[in-house]
Amino acid sequence: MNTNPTRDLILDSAQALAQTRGFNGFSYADIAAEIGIRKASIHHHFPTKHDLETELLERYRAGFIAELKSIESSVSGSVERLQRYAQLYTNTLNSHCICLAGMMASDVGALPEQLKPSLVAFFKEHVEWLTKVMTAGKSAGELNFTGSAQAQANAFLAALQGGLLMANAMGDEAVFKKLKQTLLAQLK
Amino acid sequence: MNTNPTRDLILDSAQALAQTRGFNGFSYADIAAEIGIRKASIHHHFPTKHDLETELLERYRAGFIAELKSIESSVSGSVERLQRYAQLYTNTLNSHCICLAGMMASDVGALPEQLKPSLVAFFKEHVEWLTKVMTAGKSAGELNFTGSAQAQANAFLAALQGGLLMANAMGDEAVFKKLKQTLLAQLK
DNA sequence: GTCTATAGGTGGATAGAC
DNA sequence: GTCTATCCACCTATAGAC
Repeated sequence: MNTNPTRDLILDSAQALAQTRGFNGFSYADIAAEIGIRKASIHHHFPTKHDLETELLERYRAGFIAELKSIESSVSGSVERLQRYAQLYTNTLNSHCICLAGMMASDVGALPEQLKPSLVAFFKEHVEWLTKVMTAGKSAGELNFTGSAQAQANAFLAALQGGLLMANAMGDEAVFKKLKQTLLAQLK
Repeated sequence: MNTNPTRDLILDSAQALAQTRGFNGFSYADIAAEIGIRKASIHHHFPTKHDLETELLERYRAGFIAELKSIESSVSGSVERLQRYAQLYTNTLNSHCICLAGMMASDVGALPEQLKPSLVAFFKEHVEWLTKVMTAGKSAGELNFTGSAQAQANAFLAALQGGLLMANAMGDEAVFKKLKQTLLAQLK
């Protein structure tokens, strides 16, 4: 794993910019100004912007998978796991931005082809994980829903992604908080 | 109402580009190439890009409001009204793009300040309309849910927006179709 | 690994002829 | 109302000194 400090600073800055201004809303100049180096130095770490964007999504995906594992090892109840999952999005909202994958999904028509498989994989991984939680929760009698676990997982993820979008645009965190409660209440 | 033909061509082209590539993913050059005029001619109709973007959202909002009225006058059942509402998003998905308001919401950090009130208004108008449908549907015994009608309206809209995002990114219309079924089934 | 300098292209926008 | 021509700022990217 590459742990170069400057490289990480670049990725951190780029991620924050991408999540707030959009896939085409930031430049090497923005990153350079934010972390106090020159544009050319960024090109040393990421020759092209596509390289940077690809790494950005890969890192984001990997980070989320680590979070999912962390949830699994720290809480065992299905309701608690869903709450913890939703909490990850609240953290994003608190930074006044949306999910990086949601952002890239919104600009999919401008995305380099090489990036699309990772984006699709991101959503599939999350639906898969949520499906497992839904299935286990129903078996244990902790969750109650009709239809397939996968359909519930899809609906849950879609609502969180869309809710993040709306709450962030409206500058209203309460909207998202209430949404989380509504979604969980529907599963009881 | 301004019905200049060239002006409308510009708006149509700009909207399609904005909905597929993102708020910062298209230029006057793209529009000019698509409709066969020069960049300078576009500036005659929309002096600045902010003017164009503002008009784009206003037109989109007005168009949606007209659709909502059309739904009200053509079907009276709450379930049918929600189905027709969801169908509007399916039409968007069929054009391989997401909701213009969802797109602008995703790039809210790059949005000109003057545009934000219209964006917030868009979501509020939709939640308000959906809340009316939810309320009426519950009173009539057509819909069944716990919690407030407004919370249900918010969750319904959020799921459609997020579902559109995911289905479009994954290039999988079936995901969205199933989502619509799941959402409606939850309300019965 | 970071810098200066610069290339080559495109962004939005304007002036003025027709 | 559309055009040609042009401006300047900014974009990604590269070459080469330190």
